[in-house]
This record gives sequence, structure tokens and C-alpha cells, in this order.
Amino acid sequence: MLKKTKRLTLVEQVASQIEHLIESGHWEVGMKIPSEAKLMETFDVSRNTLREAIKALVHAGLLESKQGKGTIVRSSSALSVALDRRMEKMSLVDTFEVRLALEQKAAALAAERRTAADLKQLETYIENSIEAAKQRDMDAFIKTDLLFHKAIVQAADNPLLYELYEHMADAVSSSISDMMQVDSMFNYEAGIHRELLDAIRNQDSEKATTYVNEYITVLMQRLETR
Amino acid sequence: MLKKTKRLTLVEQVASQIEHLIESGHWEVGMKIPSEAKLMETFDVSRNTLREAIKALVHAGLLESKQGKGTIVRSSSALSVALDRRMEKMSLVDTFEVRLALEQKAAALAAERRTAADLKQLETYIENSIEAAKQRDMDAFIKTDLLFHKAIVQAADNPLLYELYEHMADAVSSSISDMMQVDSMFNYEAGIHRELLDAIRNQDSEKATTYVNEYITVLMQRLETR
DNA sequence: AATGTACCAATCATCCTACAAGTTGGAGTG
DNA sequence: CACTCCAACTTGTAGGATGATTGGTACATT
Repeated sequence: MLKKTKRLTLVEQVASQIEHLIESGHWEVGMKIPSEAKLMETFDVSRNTLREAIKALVHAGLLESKQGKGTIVRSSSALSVALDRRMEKMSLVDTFEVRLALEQKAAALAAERRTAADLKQLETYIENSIEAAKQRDMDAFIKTDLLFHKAIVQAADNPLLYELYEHMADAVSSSISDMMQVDSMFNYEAGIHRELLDAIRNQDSEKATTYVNEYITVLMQRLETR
Repeated sequence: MLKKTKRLTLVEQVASQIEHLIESGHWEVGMKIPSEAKLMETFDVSRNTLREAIKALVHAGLLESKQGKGTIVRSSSALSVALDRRMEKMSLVDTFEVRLALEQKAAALAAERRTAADLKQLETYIENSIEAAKQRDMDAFIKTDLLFHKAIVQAADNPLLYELYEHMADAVSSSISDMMQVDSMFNYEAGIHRELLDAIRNQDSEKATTYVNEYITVLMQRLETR
């Protein structure tokens, strides 16, 4: 075992401490953090050192500085920003496929692990979804639809899976609204959601996987022939 | 449509330019980048500004600076580092499940899209894998095995899927070597790999999905009962 | 009262100099 | 040749100076 002369620089130490404050929620998202002058005193470092630490977190997407105003907490997850930037360069189809991969597995796992609370939550979202469809309220439908899908992934009880899925879903949600313009989509979605929920309730992983594959495939076909 | 009154700071401009140099491969991984003094002249900014940009990329994991020596390119992908950090906090089972999700879908897509070159490549890896198994060469087997799996994902022809998979696979590869200590694993793996390849060759997505599910499930059972 | 103007304070952005500390290679010495 | 030592180069840290942006306050104008 060789010892790496890994003495952390002051900048990294400060950055780590601030990062921890954010990830632990001690500094909430949206909150204005103390000024550079105060933080210099808090961490007992020079202005340069502090600024290098702050800038590292700004670039990572955790913070956002504005001249004259101050610095605020922008996000609590560095992975989010890295994923978003990477996905910007990807085609919508590629993102959709990854989303499908994650959601299919999530549905299967949800069928195995779903709790009573999960089922109740899913039931509620479906009812809201149907209600929105009846009222022809597009925005409400899209919103509830996304909540339903996310709830399935959450029922899979795998935080990494959920975090990745959330980004894929959000990335494609805007394009979904375009495809939903057709009335028939309302009924189709509501119907298959009901079947999917039943499969999860009955702990039938295979059927759950199949239903997810079915409706995402339909979405992708619309995407390609648009 | 609102305007984003977003004037980029000098630091962000410099950081973006350096980031691009790295991602485009103009600065290769492992290479020593010019000293701060030279970069100050190149970008025509002060040392503070330059250092804040450098530090942002160091924190993101793209660069690595050492006092007295210089700064080298550490990685060409910011997403890699963010994913690695996130996965450190995850359980091995969670990571495995995500890997399974990605690999199953990859196998299905590979069955649809595989080219003649893909099939030839997979064939080669299987032969190498069998050869290593015969020789009881554990290291060679693990290595070839990983190459085989990655080649399948590459045949799926989805860069985002591949990038995510690569990290999940690398993260769990070390733990796999522990499980492979049992001789029976050699034969099992080689056999099911052959079947998987046949499914992909015959463009049978369903069977391909099933086989992947089968052997990863076996791996996960060993993982849980260890 | 509503509005426009001048001013001020807080804050971040950029630049500058100076010195500390780690690394390397070469001059000098034995 | 082998060794020591130092000068030069590199990144790390400190502190100060100035500019730019924002938000608020006081005051004059209409």
C-alpha cells in the first residue's frame, strides 16, 4: 500500500464543504448564500481560494453567481447538470430508447416490490389523468401522465434508476406534448395505464414490461414519422 | 419568448474553450497542458481568471493539477466523473439493476441493428472467452467477458446507452471477478453467451432480452447470497 | 402623487503583485 | 562518476485595487 501524497488543496476542501452543505440540504435550493467576504471569514481562506471553490461549483451547476446580486443555490445534484449537458448533444430517439430501457426494468421491479402506498398513489394519478382527458385539459394530462410514470419508477425502489430516469423523462416530456395533440392518444394512454397498473398490482413483471414496451414504442413511432 | 440576459463571464468562456479542446480530443487524456503563464497569454486573461476556469474543470474531473509539476488531462467526459461519484454512494445491487436494464434493451436493439462486422466481433470475443476458460486464465476471461458485453451494447448503436452502460459495467466488473472464482461459472457463461449471440444473429429480440435477464439474474443471486 | 435623476452601498468580476511550496534538471563539487 | 545544492519553473495561497452590475434611497421635476 503506497501512500499517495494526496494532501487536498484548500480550494478542494472548501468546495467539498460547500458541496456537502448543499447536498445535505443545509443550504436549500434557491437560497442566497453568504457573500464572498463572509465566506472568506467563515472558511478562513483568501478571496482567491474561495472564489476558485465557488467557481468550481458554479461550473458544476450547483451554484449560480450574479454580479451585483450574489450567489444562489441552483441545484443539489451535480449529476443532473452533467447529464443534461450530455443529452443536449444526443438525438431524441436515443434518449427515448434509454428511457424505455429504464422504464421497462422499473415496471418489472415495481411489480415485485410495490407497496400498498405505491398502488394507492398510482391509482390516484390514473384517476386524475382520466379526469384531465375528459376535460380535454392537455396541460393537466401531460403533467399527471409524467407523475404516473415517475411514480412507477419510484415504486421500483432503486434511487440510481430513478435519478437517471427522471432526466430522460424530463428531456422528452416537452416533445411528448406535441404528439399528444391527437385526441385518440388520450384514450389510448388512459387504457394502457390501467392495464399496466393491474399488472403491477398482480405482481406480473412480464406483463408490466410488455405494456411499457407497447406504449413507448407507439410514442417512438409517432416521433419518427412526424 | 423571453430573452435570457445571459452574458457569459470570462471564466466560463475560458472554461468552455478548454473543455472543448479536451472533448474534441485536441488535448488527449494524459497529456500535460501548457502552464498557467502560457495559457494566460493564449486566452489573454489574468491569472486569477484562468485559474478559476482551470479549477472548475479540475473539480469536474477533466483536469488534474499538481503543485510544481503541472496540469494534465485526466478524463474527456465530465459525465463519467459525475456518474462515478454518484455510484459510489449507491449499493452494488442498485447499480446491477440499472446495468441489467440497459443491457437488456441493448441486446434487443442489437438484434435489430447488428451489422456483419458486429457479429464477427462478437464471434471473436466468444472464441477468446472460451479459450481463456479452457486455460483457466481468470484475468483473461474477465477481460474478454467484459469486451463481449460492451460489444453488444455498441451494436445497439445508441451512444447515450453505451456511455451509461460502460460506467455501470465497469463499476461492477471488479465484484464480478470475485464471483467468478467458481469453476462452473466458466462453462455457464460461455454457453449462454453463445445462445445470446445466436439470438442476435437471428434478429430475435425477445430471446436476446431473455438471455441477458437470465445470466445477470444469476450473477445478482450470487451477489446477494455472498 | 407619479416619475425621473443622482447618488450610494453591496456584491461579484477581473486584474495585479507577491510570496510559499513542490518538482526538475543542471551546475558545481567531492 | 556520484552526490549536493541551487536556480528555474510550476502550481498554491494571500491580499489589494478597480470596474461593473444591481438595488435601494433621497431628492427634484412634472
